[in-house]
Amino acid sequence: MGRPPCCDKSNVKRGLWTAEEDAKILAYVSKYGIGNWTLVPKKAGLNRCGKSCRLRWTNYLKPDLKHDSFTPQEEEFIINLHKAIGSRWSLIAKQLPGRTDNDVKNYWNTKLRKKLSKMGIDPVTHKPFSQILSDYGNISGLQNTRSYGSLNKNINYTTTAMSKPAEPSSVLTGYPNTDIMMIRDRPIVEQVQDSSSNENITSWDFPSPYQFHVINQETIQPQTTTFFINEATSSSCSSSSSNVTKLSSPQPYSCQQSQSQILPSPSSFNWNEFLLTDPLPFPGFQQLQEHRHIQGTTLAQTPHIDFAAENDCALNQIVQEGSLESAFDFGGQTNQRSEASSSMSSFVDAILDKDSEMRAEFPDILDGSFDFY
DNA sequence: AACTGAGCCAACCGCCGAGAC
DNA sequence: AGTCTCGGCGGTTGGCTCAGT
Repeated sequence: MGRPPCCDKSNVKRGLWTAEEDAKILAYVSKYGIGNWTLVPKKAGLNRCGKSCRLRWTNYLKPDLKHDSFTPQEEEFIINLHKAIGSRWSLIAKQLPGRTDNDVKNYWNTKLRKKLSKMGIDPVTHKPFSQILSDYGNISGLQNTRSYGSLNKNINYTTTAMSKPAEPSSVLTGYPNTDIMMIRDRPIVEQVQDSSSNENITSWDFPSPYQFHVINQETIQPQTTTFFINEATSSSCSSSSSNVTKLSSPQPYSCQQSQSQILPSPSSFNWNEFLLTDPLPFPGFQQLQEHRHIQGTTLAQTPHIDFAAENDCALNQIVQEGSLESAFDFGGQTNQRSEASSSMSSFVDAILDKDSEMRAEFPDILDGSFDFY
């Protein structure tokens, strides 16, 4: 029946590690390598839980870890990736060589969150507080208050808006240790005519620490890294086009463009301006919605949640494949994200729509059920 | 010098999915 | 099939340091 417990939790040392204990871990790893952590305490002569040993190793003792403070580039990168994917610390840390998820998380909680707040940016949604309040104002000002039930009766809306993760977007700038910088605050969609196949290719700005396709460097926009969705096939990122160059190196932070071409000068880059830009919904969002309608799937969830789930899938693929190529494949449907920001542009709107929908569907059940005030 | 509160960060907690038994 | 641990993750806490009073 199950495995035996890894250790006697009540009889293991806890708290800060001593230099002697660290040395034992290091000696163990150098002798046996990384492996079954439950055996580590016994083999290394430590009175610690195996899980605690693993944490000590991954967060502190691993030889490739950086212990110096974060650079401005790393800081910028964390903010942008957090804006894009939320508090996925391990994913963010994987893009920062030498940093652990704990490092990134601590740095965010102690420095960056406050920094954004001081700048008037909600560190969770990455939206200006003014916009959040404006959203709240719009909610309060709606004529058909009844249809929104209790949701607009109290400050919970604001709380919700401010505590939800940012809608992921392809906003990424400031790559550390890098020769690439993508400075765009939102995806750009442009139609590119493929001269060889007459296929329309839609390209987006896209985060670059992954493998992706770029336009021929002759045609690439300065400060822009471009990702392709090939409309003519079900697979994204077709490389058949003569206009498309596939980057073969999966190395993070690498691009064949020189820093001088891409990096803004430190003095020209305006953080406030960048952060205050409202990110558009994730590229392909509208396609997702359309795709679901095609499949007969109604919006059973709010667009935000829908989107988050979809992005989870995308992120899983990033993790599994180290590539964005397939992570955002929407079945080859045409990318027409230009109107995606209209009706579903905010999380609050989405909640309202969903609430309204539910109330229409279940008027008797919902009426008053959630009126806490 | 003593106290206090904020900042920082290492370590722990608790949850979850995968897999062992 | 059900129970349990492992490993990984994000959230939280406890204790140390330091600046301000």
